[in-house]
Amino acid sequence: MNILLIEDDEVLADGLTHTLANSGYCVTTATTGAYAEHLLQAQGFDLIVLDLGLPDMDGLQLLRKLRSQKLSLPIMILTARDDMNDRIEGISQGADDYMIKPFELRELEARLHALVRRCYGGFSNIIEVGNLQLDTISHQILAKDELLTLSARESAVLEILMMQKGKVISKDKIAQHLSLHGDALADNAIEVYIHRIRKHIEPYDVGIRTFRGLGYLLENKRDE
Amino acid sequence: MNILLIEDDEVLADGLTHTLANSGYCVTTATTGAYAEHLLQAQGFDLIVLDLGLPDMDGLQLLRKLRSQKLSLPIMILTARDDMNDRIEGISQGADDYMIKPFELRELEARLHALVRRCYGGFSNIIEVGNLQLDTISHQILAKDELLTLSARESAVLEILMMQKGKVISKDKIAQHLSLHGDALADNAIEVYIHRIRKHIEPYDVGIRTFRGLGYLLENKRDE
DNA sequence: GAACCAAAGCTTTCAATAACCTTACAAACC
DNA sequence: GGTTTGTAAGGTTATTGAAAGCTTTGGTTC
Repeated sequence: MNILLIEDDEVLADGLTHTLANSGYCVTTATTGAYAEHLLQAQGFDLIVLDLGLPDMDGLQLLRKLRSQKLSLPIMILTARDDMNDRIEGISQGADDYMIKPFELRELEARLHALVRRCYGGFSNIIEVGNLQLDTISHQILAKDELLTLSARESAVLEILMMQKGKVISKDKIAQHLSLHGDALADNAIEVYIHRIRKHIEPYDVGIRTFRGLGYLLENKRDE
Repeated sequence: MNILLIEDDEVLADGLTHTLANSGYCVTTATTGAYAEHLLQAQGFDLIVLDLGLPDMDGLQLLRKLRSQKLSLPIMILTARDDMNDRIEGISQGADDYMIKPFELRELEARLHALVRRCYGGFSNIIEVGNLQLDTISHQILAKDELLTLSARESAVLEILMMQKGKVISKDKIAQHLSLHGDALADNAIEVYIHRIRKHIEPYDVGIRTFRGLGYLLENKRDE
């Protein structure tokens, strides 16, 4: 995770860099707004920590500029001004969180973690198999970022194959997952589902391999 | 936008309810953790405001419980304890923001707006789907910069589709969002709403796709 | 190792049906 | 009086699951 730290106070910048590096972040520091913009163009960051008290440019102004460029990175604001108006203004202009100086490094760290989680799908648990992505919360399946149009049954079967990624799933397991105990299906029903799913996912370099007498395995056909 | 307010102080609860109602939120208050859990099961909320000083259950304990149930609603914590450890613990356990009492209602409002924005609309107050724009604060919907004249019900349904942009929303979810639990609707009521909304948004290159057995998805029909 | 067979799986077709759409209308609301 | 809201009824369509025939696989026999 790459963080761009926009901070002119060297002491604070050093302290932050160390703390965040210890948490596994990669920190790049810009001491001026102009340099920050330059870095942003050249490099791919995942998160910005912005101190509002910059020498060359007002921090809020920079924030506004970043947002107007449709830069949708999460931004953590640092400010010394404990002024309510500024705080509200900062948030409503697109900052995602802010901290009032002085703050404890531990707390900044905790908040940055929270920010990352919020903005990068901490909640939505995504399982990938090749080009397919299963969102385990919304139960949607994307193929190359396009929503796969599967029927309810097809989705349910593909879901269990993705959730148990890398494992061979028996027809019984699949039937169980569909909550079919009482009313049994025809003995080839699962085969039919698999057939239909195969047709759908064929274009995406993902396949379902058959293990005779055992079950099915979802696999990435690219590179392997 | 339905907010569940978990707060035992009646005075504070009343004040909050009024303020937030004025901003267009629909607030339901629970004075105990147990009652809050009950409400959460029955109803569809979009946001939780949780006071940590509850009588029957420790707030953090409730928070932990909610999160362990994979409840991925945004949560705003209110706390009187200005204790750094508590604060860090709160955030790292899945709260999305918090405020220290006493706070100004104005600021809570601003932060709630920010929270809604973060969790439902990327980084802006405006959620866009094709030519449609939902203003999450005023709850108005614009189509090609013209105000769409929808009825209350129609707005509410389109709103949830826009807030959960890109996701398939089940009829149950929609019914929940309309706060319909006790008095059930006819089984095709949601279908009728969708039908009416479709007529309204048809001219704007935005459509509602049906996923049989799963729900509805709002999508941009242009260029994709 | 070729020939054969049975079991397991694949594919296609088709009818029943559940899910959804549409329209019309009446009650409730402003 | 017009708009909104919810119900009811009939039409439409996609999904589902069964059935039937075909193909592949793995083992057995010669």
